[in-house]
Amino acid sequence: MRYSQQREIILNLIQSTKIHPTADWIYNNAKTYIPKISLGTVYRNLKQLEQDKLIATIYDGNVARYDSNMEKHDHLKCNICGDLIDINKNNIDFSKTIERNFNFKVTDIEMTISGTCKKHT
Amino acid sequence: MRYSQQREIILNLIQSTKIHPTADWIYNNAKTYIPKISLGTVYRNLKQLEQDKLIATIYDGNVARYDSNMEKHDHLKCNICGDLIDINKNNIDFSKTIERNFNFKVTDIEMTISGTCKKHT
DNA sequence: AAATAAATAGTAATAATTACTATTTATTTT
DNA sequence: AAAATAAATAGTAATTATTACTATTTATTT
Repeated sequence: MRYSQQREIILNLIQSTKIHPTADWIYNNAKTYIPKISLGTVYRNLKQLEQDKLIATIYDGNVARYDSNMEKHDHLKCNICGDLIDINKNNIDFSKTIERNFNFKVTDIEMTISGTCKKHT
Repeated sequence: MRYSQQREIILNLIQSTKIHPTADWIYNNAKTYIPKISLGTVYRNLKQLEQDKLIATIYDGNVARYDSNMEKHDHLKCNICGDLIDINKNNIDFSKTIERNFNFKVTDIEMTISGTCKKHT
């Protein structure tokens, strides 16, 4: 993969924030540095950065958000402001602990466990 | 909410399958019964059925799927065929138990815990 | 049976994302 | 360092999932 200034800026933007930005946010912020950057360039680079394991995609409802924290972790999603807050679920005993540790009132836990089902063995 | 044949068929279709269908699948299958049904009608009724707590929306990547199993549960998502398999995570000790109980090789656990963050207290 | 308002079909609009192509640019070769 | 090469870009068009709009239809009430 050849170096490009636009990809460097895209990665830097994702690494510089905790908000798990959307492609559109990245696009608008990248314009500060490269006014002529195109949205297609943002999406293409996001795909490449994901393939290179430099970022991860989080599907938040029907929009993709991008995260440069590559350590295994999960998220607290606020129903009011929509913020996604990073958490590390190792040795926590869920709801009660989350309410104590993060001062976050849990109303729902949504979990998808991925892998390979028995049809493919 | 006034009765409509299209809404009844939409609900029946969702209840008749375990595949957690998409709006498009529901639309195509409903056409068997009402050839002139419109996709907008499908989406409108899905929204209403969700508001009435008769179905739930599952965001699977960037497409919405609909589920008539209203008991609290989670999903195993197969990386190969994309199937979502219902599970009930109460008193299971995750990965190992899932591998045993469902013959499902776990590669990832993705979890979003929703609620209200401390900014709103 | 007529009146009423909610639901529909059909079409257009929107939002997120991907595809396409001529041009630009990072890197390699001379 | 200049020319050659191929990957990456900008800009635009296409696609997909979903929502909005409106004239017509239909379930329900009177």
